[in-house]
Order: sequence, then structure tokens, then C-alpha cells
Amino acid sequence: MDNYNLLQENIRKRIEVTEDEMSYFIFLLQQKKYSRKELILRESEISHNFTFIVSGCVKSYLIDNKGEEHILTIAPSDWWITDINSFVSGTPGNLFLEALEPTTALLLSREKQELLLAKIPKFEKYFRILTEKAFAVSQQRIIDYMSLTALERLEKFVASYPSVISSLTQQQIASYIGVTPSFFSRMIKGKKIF
Amino acid sequence: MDNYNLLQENIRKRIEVTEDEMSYFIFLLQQKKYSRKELILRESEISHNFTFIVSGCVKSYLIDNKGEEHILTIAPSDWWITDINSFVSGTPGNLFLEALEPTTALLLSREKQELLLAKIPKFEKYFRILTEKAFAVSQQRIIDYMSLTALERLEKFVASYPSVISSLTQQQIASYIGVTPSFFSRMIKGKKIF
DNA sequence: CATCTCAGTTGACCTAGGTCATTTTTCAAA
DNA sequence: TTTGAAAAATGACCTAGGTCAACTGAGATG
Repeated sequence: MDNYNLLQENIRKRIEVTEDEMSYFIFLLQQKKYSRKELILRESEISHNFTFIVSGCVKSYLIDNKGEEHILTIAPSDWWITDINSFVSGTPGNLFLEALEPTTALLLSREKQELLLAKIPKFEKYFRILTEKAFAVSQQRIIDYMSLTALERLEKFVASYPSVISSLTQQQIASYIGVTPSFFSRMIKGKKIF
Repeated sequence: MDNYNLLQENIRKRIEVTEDEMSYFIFLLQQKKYSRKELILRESEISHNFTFIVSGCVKSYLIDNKGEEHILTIAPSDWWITDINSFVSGTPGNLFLEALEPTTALLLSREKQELLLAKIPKFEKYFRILTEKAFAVSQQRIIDYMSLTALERLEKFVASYPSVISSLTQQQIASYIGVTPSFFSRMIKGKKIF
């Protein structure tokens, strides 16, 4: 199984496409490998690509004006990730993207995406569905932030992404759920969470 | 100018459509009027519709397990609103939708949307763009929640939605930015925010 | 005009989570 | 196998924001 299989399945789960259509999509992609801790995107750069994770894991995060890092999303394999704000507007974003482990990814640039969608409008549906799902997840995250305690958010995170947990440090999980590492440590003391 | 003009402009800002295509979209819509405080959607109902606000204002909110209300989004005229989670999955959601003032809306049901997209795939693009934008806004909201103080979030909210402020109570603004009404009151004391 | 309800304010006190510096543990690289 | 750096734990203290109840005030309703 090559590096495109995972993406092909991901697409076929959502829309029906012919071999030719699929080939054209794949033809537009650029494959890249990143080593652990390698930066894929820096703050104030324009996010030119939609990035599909074939293997490995990537986080997006921002550095606030106190210098604190906050993890926004964590993308394991079979997920797309980008700085959506920057990607959509074509303006510099405020997110970093960084590989958490050795990662293989497929990049679809905005221009290539436009080519793709112009030539095979069917893929509009694929991206609409992806974006709807991402939007729904993002909304739920806001809800959780407003209505759950840190411990509840942690439990939910662990339940939602059990496979990702092991490749994350406590600091990273703390950052994702929105607490400091030291509070996180105290919070889980005595409890068996993982 | 009738009730469909606003939507037509909204669409034409994003994609090019013929009169016929536009007419078909409009043909699928159901127009509804809501009075102040009228519930459009209740928790644990399925959100069958995408709702376009022609005039008035609608909020989406949830009630957490302590009985507290949290406002998730506020949609003034020219915006779409729904419980995206429920709408996309077709399962019962956990949001309420409520008119904040007398409101005229255009409803597009999931089935009608599917008809529309099947017949005129061009509209896929319209909904993809809408959803991308909504997703970007949602992501930014999470970022703000993680990295700003309550006062900073308030200032940002006021700057972003100046026209909406006047039709909201302090309690509602407090709920949107995620603080209690009493803290909100203290927080703005002495400051001229509005 | 009276009253009722609900938004907003305020006082007194509380707590979830933050800060910062120090220590201990883990784990990758030489 | 050692070593060095980063992750995690922890003590002492701090603060943003919450809680709850009492009070004020203004617009709606009779």
C-alpha cells in the first residue's frame, strides 16, 4: 500500500470518483517528509497548502502575546490540517504547524486546489464535507471550553483521541485543553486518566 | 427590494449564477417569521434547516449541566445559522436557536439542499466558502478563548460586531464572551466600552 | 398610577487555575 | 554508560473570575 491509498479511501468514504478523477487529484499533490519537531509553517507566513497527514502527527499552535504556546489542533494520520484563516484569505496567518514525530504528508496548494475544483467540481463536495466536519468539531470545542472544567475537557480529549495521546507530552495535552503544565500535573495526580 | 435580494447578493458575492439557477435556489426556500424570544430550535431536536437571516437577529446557545446558558453564535441579518453538528449528522443536537428580535428568515432544509446541490453543483462552492469562513471564525474564537482575558475578548467582540451590540443585553454579551453577568458588570465599571 | 419583572450593580467571600522557582525524573544522544 | 536537556512534580503564593444574596432601577403590563 503506497502513500496515496489512505487519502484515496478518505475521499471514497465521502464521494464517488472515477480512477481518472482520482489520478488527477493525486497528480496535483506534492509529497513531503518532515522530521520530529520540524516546522511546516511559521507564524505570519501565508498558509499556501492543505496538508494531508499520511503517517505521523502534526500540531497547529499559536504563541500569544505573553509568549505562551497554545495548541489549536492535533492532526494524526488520515487528517487534513492547515491554518484555515490564512489559507482561505491568502493573508499571513498566526499559526505554526509542527511535526510531532517523523511525518509523511501530501500537500495541496491553493492554486492546485482551484485547478482541481475547476476541472472536477465533484471535489467541491469533498471539501465542503471536510470543512463542515471540521467546523462542527471546532464549535463543539468552544462549547466544551465554555461549559466544562479542565478535568472534564481532559477526559473528553482522552476519550476522543486515545491513539494520539501516547505521542503527546503532558505539556502538549495541557496546552490543548487550555491549562498550564503545572496545573495539569496537579490535576491528574492520583487519578488514572491514561 | 424583497426578502430574497439580500440572499441573492450574498450568493453573487461568492459565485456566479444565472437567473434560472438563482430562481431554483429561491424556489426551494421556505420563508418564516419569528417574534422576539421565539424558539426556532430546541435542544435535542434535529436541526433540519440552514437558516438565512433576512432581518432581525438570532442566537444559538446551549444549556450546560449546571443549567447555565452559553451563547455560541449570534447571527444578524445576512448570515446563515444552524446547529451545524446536528445538521451535518442528522442526529439530535444540543443547541437552542432563538430570535433576539422580530426576525424574518429563509430556511433551506437538508433535503432541499441536497436537491439543490445535485441539480446545480455550482452551489457546492457557495456552501464550501460559507463553511470555510465559519470554520475560520470558529477557530479564531478558540484562539481568543485560550489567549485573551475576558476584557480583551469583550473589546474584540465590540469591535467585530458593533451593529449587533445594541440589540443585546449585557447578560447576553457576558454569555458570549464567557463570563458571568456579575463579573461582566464589574469588569466594565468605569470603562467606556460601548 | 401601581406593580411586577427582569437587567444591572454591588458587597463579601470563594475557588479553579496561574505563577515562579526548585527539585526530581525520564530519555535520547554520545 | 554517562550525561545533559527537557518533561514532570511540587511547594508557596497569587489572581481572574465565580457565587450568592441583597439592592437598585427601568421598562412593560394591569
